[in-house]
Amino acid sequence: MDIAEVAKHTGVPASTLRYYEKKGLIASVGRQGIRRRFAPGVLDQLALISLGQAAGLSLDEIRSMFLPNGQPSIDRQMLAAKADEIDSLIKRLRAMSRGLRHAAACPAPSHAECPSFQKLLKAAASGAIEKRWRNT
Amino acid sequence: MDIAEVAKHTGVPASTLRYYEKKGLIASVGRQGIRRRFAPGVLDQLALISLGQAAGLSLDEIRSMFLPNGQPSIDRQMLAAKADEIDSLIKRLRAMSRGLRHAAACPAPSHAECPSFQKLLKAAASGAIEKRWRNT
DNA sequence: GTACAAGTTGAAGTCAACTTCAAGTCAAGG
DNA sequence: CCTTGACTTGAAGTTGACTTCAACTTGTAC
Repeated sequence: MDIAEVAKHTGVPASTLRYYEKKGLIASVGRQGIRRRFAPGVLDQLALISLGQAAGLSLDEIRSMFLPNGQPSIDRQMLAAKADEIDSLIKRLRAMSRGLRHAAACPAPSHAECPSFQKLLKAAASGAIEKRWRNT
Repeated sequence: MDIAEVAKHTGVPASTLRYYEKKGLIASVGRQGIRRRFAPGVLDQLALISLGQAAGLSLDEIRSMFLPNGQPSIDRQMLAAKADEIDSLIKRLRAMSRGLRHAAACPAPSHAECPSFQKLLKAAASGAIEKRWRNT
């Protein structure tokens, strides 16, 4: 596939594909003349990258988790650790979703008294510290 | 509380707190001399902000969901819509977590044949388009 | 075989979210 | 009184993730 084809299939702009290649996140399989050719597997890699980004991972982190061919890295401990991080993020997001849904439905004038909204705040607070720790 | 106290309790640097205040995400309750004083409720607001960020929301989006006092916005439709977005993100993250966990445990030389890893890729791909749409 | 749409490059620009800096203010301790 | 250290400001700098640009090359259609 050429770069435009990949862009069309994935929605990822050509400029981004070149950028990812420079960064080492994806690899082209040679050139036809001067133009890059991509193997179809690159579509999966791009999906994986977008998923990783949605999970709050940086491009560098994503690169460290998946080899340039899209295979998961051999560092099983890191993979499991990232899975744990994502699981804890999921917990917090579920609290957020519930809290938002409640706020959207609840006609109470103030949510300060509302146990459901309090639960959201509690869940938010508990994760906030953990996140700051990760960044250190 | 003064700014240092808030920073200590939350892990959010003072510079960030000033930045958030300028942006209108949090509000101080007056000054003692030249120094900001914060109500304890700001801790909840900060937790909420961090949670929103983890869910991939921009600071502007977060500001639009919560009034400067921390109360959820009155736009119930938007709140529900954000909850929907978060739910769909959660689905993709659960696939990611499962996939990573599998990759960490599975001794197969290549995950190309592995149905479990395929499922991760499928989930990743399906969400990738949706995300690109949101950004448009 | 020539026109041109679509590719190529490196460098520079943009945007969000902060951080750092220089210069100044103030409250409290010695 | 005067130093010290935590706060203040606006402006400029940083980082990650891209995008845009200018100048150039190429494959394909006519």
